Amino acid sequence: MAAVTSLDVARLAQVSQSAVSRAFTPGASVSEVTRAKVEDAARKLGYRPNAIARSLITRRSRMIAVVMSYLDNQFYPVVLEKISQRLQRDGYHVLLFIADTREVDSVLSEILQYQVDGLVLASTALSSALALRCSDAGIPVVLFNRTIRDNHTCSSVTSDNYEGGRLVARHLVDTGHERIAYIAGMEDSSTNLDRERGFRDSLAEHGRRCFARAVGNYDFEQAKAAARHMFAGPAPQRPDAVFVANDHMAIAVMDALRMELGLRIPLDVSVVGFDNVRQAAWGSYQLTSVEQDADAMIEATARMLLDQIDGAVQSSAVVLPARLVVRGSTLRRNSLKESA
Amino acid sequence: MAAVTSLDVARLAQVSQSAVSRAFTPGASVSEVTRAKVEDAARKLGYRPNAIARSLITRRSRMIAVVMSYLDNQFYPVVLEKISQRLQRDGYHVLLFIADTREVDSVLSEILQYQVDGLVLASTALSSALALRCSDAGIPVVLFNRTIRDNHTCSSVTSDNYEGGRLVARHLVDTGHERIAYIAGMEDSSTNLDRERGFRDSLAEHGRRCFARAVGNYDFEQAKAAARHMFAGPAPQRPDAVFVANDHMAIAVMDALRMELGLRIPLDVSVVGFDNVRQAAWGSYQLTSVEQDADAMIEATARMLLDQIDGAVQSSAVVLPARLVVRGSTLRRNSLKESA
DNA sequence: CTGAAAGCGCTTACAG
DNA sequence: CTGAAAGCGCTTACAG
Repeated sequence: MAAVTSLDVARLAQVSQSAVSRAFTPGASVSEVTRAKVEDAARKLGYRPNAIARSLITRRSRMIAVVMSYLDNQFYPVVLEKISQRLQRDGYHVLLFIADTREVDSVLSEILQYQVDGLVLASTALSSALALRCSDAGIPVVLFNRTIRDNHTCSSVTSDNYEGGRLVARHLVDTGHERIAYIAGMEDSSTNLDRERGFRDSLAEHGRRCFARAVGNYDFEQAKAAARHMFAGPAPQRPDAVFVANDHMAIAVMDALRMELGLRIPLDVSVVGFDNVRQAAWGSYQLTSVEQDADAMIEATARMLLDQIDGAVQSSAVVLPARLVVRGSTLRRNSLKESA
Repeated sequence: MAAVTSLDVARLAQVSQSAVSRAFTPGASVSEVTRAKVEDAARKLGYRPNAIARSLITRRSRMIAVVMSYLDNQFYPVVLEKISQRLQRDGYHVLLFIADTREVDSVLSEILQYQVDGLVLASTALSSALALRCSDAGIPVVLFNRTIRDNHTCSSVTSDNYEGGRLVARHLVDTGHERIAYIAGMEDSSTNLDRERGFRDSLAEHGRRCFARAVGNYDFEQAKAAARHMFAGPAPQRPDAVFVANDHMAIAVMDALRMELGLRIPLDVSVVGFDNVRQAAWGSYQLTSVEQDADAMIEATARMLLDQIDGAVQSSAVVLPARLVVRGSTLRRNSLKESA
């Protein structure tokens, strides 16, 4: 309650207020005697430096704004947890913003007012204006799991989404699938564009085309609806494999296929997702998925952000390798035929 | 970059710095003419008040520390998302702390330094010292989904965990289960204690006892291990129903029972969880669960916290009703017998 | 190593 | 309604 200040400590320790400040500043020049007196007095009074006052004078808040749009997709909570721990390790703190597309302006304004030292934008959905305007205001920005077209000011960290899409196509072709479909995320998000392009390019190289396509907008219910529609027809008219743009939707698709349409996975249809979230490994799903290495992505994000805060001018785009994790949701249809 | 201040705006607008400040303070007395001049100049310069400086003088940071220990259990990310949005609505911001049991001291210190206006402690695992010491320092604290024994300073918001436990016992007895087991969360957490007590009390009232008990510590893998051990024996020696202290563990238990032990749910064994997280409704699980009304819990949390920040001295304990959501993971064994 | 002093960018009595 | 001034709690040249 009492709000103990450095002046209170100074008085008790019989030193100047500057001395108290120095005693709490790593690397400042204080004699051992002074330091001891200060620490003693501080302990007695329960003093802790006021980070707000410090921020005002140092122009460093040691706060990083992390902007996400929804934590439904399990990929994001895990990222949030890890990034928060990673930044805490370096003495930074996460100021969290959950932002809808509609609220970009007010969030932008709040971020700017709070003098954050950096910004991590981890939301596929959100307008790029937010990132660009923070960057213009001199705040280091890292785009996490997304990019912005024609951007030279914001750094970004992504997996190789294009290559991930290719891996999926190749896997499905190699395992003998004939009618390979795609369920998209948000159509103009960078993740969706890259994954879909890689997927289509690889299909084309194998002399194949995408058999059917629907849009799920990275939403659980929309993905179910897309699946219902896509698989409405009889066997020869429906896909025998579907690549869903992320695991969150892929699980919804699996539920719809099994529970509503009575299809067997992978016997009637193979399903592949993207992200390799924890649930993909759950017993009932065993979802084949492209793994994003969250730890590596977070480490790269933290490093770039901290470097830029410490004055590195260069912004850059880090692309980390993606790898396919094959599980029970995809079948080898060719070996099936052989044995038939 | 340029860090536009109120003084810059004042100069351009030809008014005093105080006038600029007033123009940005809702309810302050400024003439329309002055306000217009200020807004004009501010827009031209891209001025935004510095929240840090404001905090220093008003002694209100408008930041709320939210402390969680892991976001693995889907209940928590959803809570975090909603509480963040709820607080943003009132102009508050979430400073997020992910804390392990080990890091309590450093987290405490950081929270205190950042002059947060309030604290939400939403972690079953974390030591109560954190909450009590913040409370001692004059920071309003709300315990979310947990309580602290013999506590008169921190408010708390929980569901009626005791009644929830009772509902589960009654349901399992009513539906004709004979050997009803329990898999505990962290044994000394308030949620676990209350749920287990309610469960046991109700069993006792029906003249029954808990058939078997194991501990999962709210951990996915530990829950699996507990299930493996509990269900190792042949049919008459193993439970025909198990209440698992939360959904996160219950799903792990279902996976272990089905995939590793080859048991059918609910035919061989019924499973009940707690929280009613989204995954409980997923097609492959259809988990019967006790619903915690997250929206009501969050609303109560925000309201209590804001009231206390605004000077309400009273701390209080809100307990919200819990209700059982019956799904396919529990069977009516009695009707089964009748029809047999 | 140490202290006095200026100043970070605001809000808010105070006097007019 | 308006401006000059004090002050929130720190850090950091500056001089000794």
